[in-house]
Amino acid sequence: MNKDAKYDPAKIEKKWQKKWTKDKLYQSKEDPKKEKFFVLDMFPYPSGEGLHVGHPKGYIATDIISRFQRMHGKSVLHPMGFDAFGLPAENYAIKTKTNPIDSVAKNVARFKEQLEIIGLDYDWSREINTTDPAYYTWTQWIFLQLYKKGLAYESFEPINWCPVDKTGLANEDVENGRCERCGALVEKKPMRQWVLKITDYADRLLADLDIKKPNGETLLDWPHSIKEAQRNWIGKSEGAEIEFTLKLANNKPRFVLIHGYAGSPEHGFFPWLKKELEKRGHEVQVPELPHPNNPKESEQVDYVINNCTLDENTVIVAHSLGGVVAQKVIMKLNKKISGLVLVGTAITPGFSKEAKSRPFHKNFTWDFDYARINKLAQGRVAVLSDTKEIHRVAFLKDLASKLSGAFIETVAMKEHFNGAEEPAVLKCVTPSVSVFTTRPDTIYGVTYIVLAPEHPWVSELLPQLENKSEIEAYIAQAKLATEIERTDAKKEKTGVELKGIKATNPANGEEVPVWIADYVLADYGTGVVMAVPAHDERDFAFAKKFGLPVKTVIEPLVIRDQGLDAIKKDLPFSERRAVVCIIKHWSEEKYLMSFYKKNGWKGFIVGGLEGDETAALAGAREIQEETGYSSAVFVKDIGKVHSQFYHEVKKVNRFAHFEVAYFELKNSDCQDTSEEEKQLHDVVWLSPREVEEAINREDIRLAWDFFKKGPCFSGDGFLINSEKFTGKHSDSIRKDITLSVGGQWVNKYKLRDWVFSRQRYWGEPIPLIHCKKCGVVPVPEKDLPVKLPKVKSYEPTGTGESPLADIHKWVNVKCPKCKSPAKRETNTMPQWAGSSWYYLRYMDPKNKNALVDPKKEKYWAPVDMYVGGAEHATRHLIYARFWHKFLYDIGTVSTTEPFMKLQHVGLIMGEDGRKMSKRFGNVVNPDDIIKAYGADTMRLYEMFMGPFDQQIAWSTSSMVGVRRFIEKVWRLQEKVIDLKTKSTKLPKDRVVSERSDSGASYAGLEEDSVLGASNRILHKTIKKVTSDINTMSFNTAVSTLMIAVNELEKTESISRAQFELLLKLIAPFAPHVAEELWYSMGNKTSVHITTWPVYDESLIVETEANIIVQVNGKVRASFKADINMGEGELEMRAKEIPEIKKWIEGKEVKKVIVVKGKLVSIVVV
RNA sequence: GCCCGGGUGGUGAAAUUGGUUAUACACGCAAGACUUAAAAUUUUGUGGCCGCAAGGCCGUGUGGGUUCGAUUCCCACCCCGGGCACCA
Repeated sequence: MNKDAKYDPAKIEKKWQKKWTKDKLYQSKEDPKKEKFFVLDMFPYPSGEGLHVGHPKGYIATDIISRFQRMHGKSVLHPMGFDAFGLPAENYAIKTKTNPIDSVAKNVARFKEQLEIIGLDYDWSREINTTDPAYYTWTQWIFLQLYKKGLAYESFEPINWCPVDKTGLANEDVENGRCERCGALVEKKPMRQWVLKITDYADRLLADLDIKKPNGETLLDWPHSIKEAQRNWIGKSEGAEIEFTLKLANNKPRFVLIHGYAGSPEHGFFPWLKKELEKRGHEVQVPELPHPNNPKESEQVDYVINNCTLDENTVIVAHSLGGVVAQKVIMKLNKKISGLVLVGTAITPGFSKEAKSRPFHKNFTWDFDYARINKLAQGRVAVLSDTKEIHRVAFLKDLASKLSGAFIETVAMKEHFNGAEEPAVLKCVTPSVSVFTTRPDTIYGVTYIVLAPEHPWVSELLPQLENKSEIEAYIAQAKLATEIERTDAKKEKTGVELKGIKATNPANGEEVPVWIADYVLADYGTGVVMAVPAHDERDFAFAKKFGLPVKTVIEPLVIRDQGLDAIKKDLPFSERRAVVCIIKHWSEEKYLMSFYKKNGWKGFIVGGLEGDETAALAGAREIQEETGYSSAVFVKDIGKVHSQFYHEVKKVNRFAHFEVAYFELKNSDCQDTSEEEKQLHDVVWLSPREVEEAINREDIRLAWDFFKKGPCFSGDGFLINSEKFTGKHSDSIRKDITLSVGGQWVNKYKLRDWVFSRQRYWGEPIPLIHCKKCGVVPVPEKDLPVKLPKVKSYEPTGTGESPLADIHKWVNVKCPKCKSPAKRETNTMPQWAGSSWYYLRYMDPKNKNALVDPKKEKYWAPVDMYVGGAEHATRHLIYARFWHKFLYDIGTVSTTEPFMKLQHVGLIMGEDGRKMSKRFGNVVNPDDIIKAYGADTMRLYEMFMGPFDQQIAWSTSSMVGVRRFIEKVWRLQEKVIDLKTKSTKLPKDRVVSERSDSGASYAGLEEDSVLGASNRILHKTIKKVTSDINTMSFNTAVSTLMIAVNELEKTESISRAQFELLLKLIAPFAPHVAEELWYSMGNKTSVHITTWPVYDESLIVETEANIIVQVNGKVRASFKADINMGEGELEMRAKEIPEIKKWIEGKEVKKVIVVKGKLVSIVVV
């Protein structure tokens, strides 16, 4: 090479790119002798616009890492591919009137061109494309596996529908009620769709974010913010599910309980059930049937008819043989009753060989007019069956279907419902709703319950409610509202009471009204909320609007554990009652505050309560004493706040029980206060706004909030009005209180199942077939892929049907099972399908028999480093983890998580600070930059701009800095001398083995006094650059290289070894210029397959330190000393310095702090 | 509202287990050299204020605090970016 030539990137970059490709320098191989490293970019969607300068930033980073790891002797996998299915490609195709198949191919070619000139070391032999049938056959295969495991299901629930893109959307595709892609308002539209049960994995997706490796490190080295975003998205809440029974106010049913063979009203669950029903206000009759041990049909039936009130309000609950009696009663009576519940009804003789022969088998007749029974019981028939009674279950199921009644299978407390308590029976006759709450500790404060308007109970109960039309109107209105209207927290609450029904609070038996309101979401929790207005802001707002009662059951406890007044752990508490006085001005809207001088507290007048003095009394006294105002009149109690803090002035841990009281001054009468009081605090009049700004204690702020905003407090504290839980701390008894009301402790998630259907053309067909006879039939795996037909017209229909539905030739097929005519599923998969597993395919991109060969998967998995945009936090990265975990469960992959280390790329903004976009005209094209400055300059600049994960504006003018750096490196070759000849003329050919650098240690630098200083710089540079690449601090890595080059530039000459070492360090960042200079040094093989240099610790250890000397915290002098000099000697040396003597002479040295190798700090008085 | 990040020169930014005088590296700017001139290159300077200078004072969003010493720790607040949001 001609070292006099000017640096011309255009000349050298193409040349080396060609040679690298020709030499297959970057092809990955499974080499069992080598450690592997899989570094992955989020593959692009090849848009028609091509790359802008921001896109390659992440690719350059992975390229650096990839080259760095290769130089560490690892077998590196650094692949690239294209994610080309989905709406953008389809819309682009529609716009340009081409078929997406063609436009995607064109765009991919253009993208590849643009990527190639950057000099990235991708192994293009592993390129994949999600729209390639050879690829999506495996996407379809995964779907089939999900389907077979019951994780893909057909749903008819209303979903998010984008009217512009004309397709259904997943929850994740909706942002603030708008389509994430086009910004259109999303509508709810009922339609048929395929949904993936990602919620089954919610717990693992959440928990595995924090799993630890055996060495204690977190397995997933991910940005904090992404983990947090995923946690938010999964949204786990722990809480209680508690039953509230419902009771119709009118038409309260009367119960007739009929016992069975050998039974009596005193047997089994009868006494208990009677008591429970009576507790709920029902009239209960339990006839004692004649001859229970030898029952006769007519005798028993007549007995019931003659002794019980049987009318339209009667519900009959019958056990065992009683069930038969009951049915006969109804048939004979031929009159409407209110309902029939059959509990473990007796079996027809001969139904089962196992059934023992009983007298009643002969004495009873076994013919029933089921249709008539159903009609007379007004369709309200339920059959309860105990799972343990194997032979009866099938019979009862059959009975239930003959009666067109509900079949309820349950595990009885004792076989055949012989337990003393059988809750399943009670549950069956008393309608109830289950609420979900994270705050069961507030259950004694429930004053109403709220159902979501869509809750199934609402329509069930509707016929029996008084204000039917009002309710129907409200439901209709709720349905019409868009997602955005319904979920706006700020809008005023709306709702309607369900008149004629009450719910019973299981904690205290209180009856509370039942409402429907759209602030309760049908698809979270149970769709029912127990409202506690005193301790939930939403409930409070609702209660205030509709005049519902507010019942306080928790008094706040504030524990000060940080700051100056944090409680001191070793001190005991002194407990005290006190009054907090909120005092209003006699004529203005101002309140009296007290600013305490000693500890800086800003609050209200506070005074202790003596004995059982009331707050009103003590308050009036304190106001007089502390402020002098004499006309204070007590108006009302505001509430209580308990508080624990350290009282700086009194030096005790205080446990204060504050009673907040409101006073008004009648006039301005005011006497002077004592000197002592004046010393203690200033009193000031402030407007409400100023009060809010001034308050600097949480307990006082709560007192003010109670006064100003009302008695709503949603934190923790002490329970009151809560029966046996009164006095307990709310935090400690959540589970106890749950169990005491028969509730269960459960987890709920915000995550919803993944709506997986798109009503568009350009996606993977869902490989299912609908057959009239067989239902949904999966396409046999051997028939995969189900190819997307190439057609002329593929515009969306907007009807909720995919355009594929019109392609009859494609749609109409034979059922794989029964061969009768059937139709293909016409929905396609969402854009996120192909990207949910693509990283696996890179390991084995051409495999026709498997998604990935297990051996190859074992070698390459998991991805060691994954680099991409943060916008994928809650979509791609959740979906991919979900699929990966599923593939792990079915044995396709060997790891539970796909991506070990994840790194964000910070966006590159336009020069104007806005997002780069055609719209703003601020797009910078990498091709232009490379043409003008060279790829190496662009690479270095993008890395040097700032922290990698930070969003920074592009600045073409700033690029000259890194270009100058490259030119400095280029010119450095002139300083390279041959040590033996001391000549700058280097031999043209070198024998490679002469400077073999295999093996880890690099001792290759010559000992030479002239060159010694440079050795030191270079070794320091190795250390810093190595650690910076490992932490992805590319900006400081580049600046370290700049510092090194600046230093080397100052020296007379450098050795070849030194220069080559520098080139190796530069190689990952600027691969072309490094390679050019490397070869010009006479090397015959690429710098990119050499060994990364190792630094020599002994060369960079500092032996001498600059010790600074401070006097009273100010730096006054410094001196050089051996790094290991002892503390005593350092102090002596410091004190001998004349400048220091000047400062300490004649003064008492109070303290001397010596930090070895760093400083001496002298404190004088 | 809740939860995460983050506020340092004219600009992009360095340095935080509290410890060598904050602002490395680079851009920009100013002055000088080279040049007929320009570009390129190169040298020097570049936080603010006061000063001829020596030097002094102030400075890491604001206000307090802890400490011999705080950009780093604590408290309160302001601003910017991101996530979630009527999720019970």
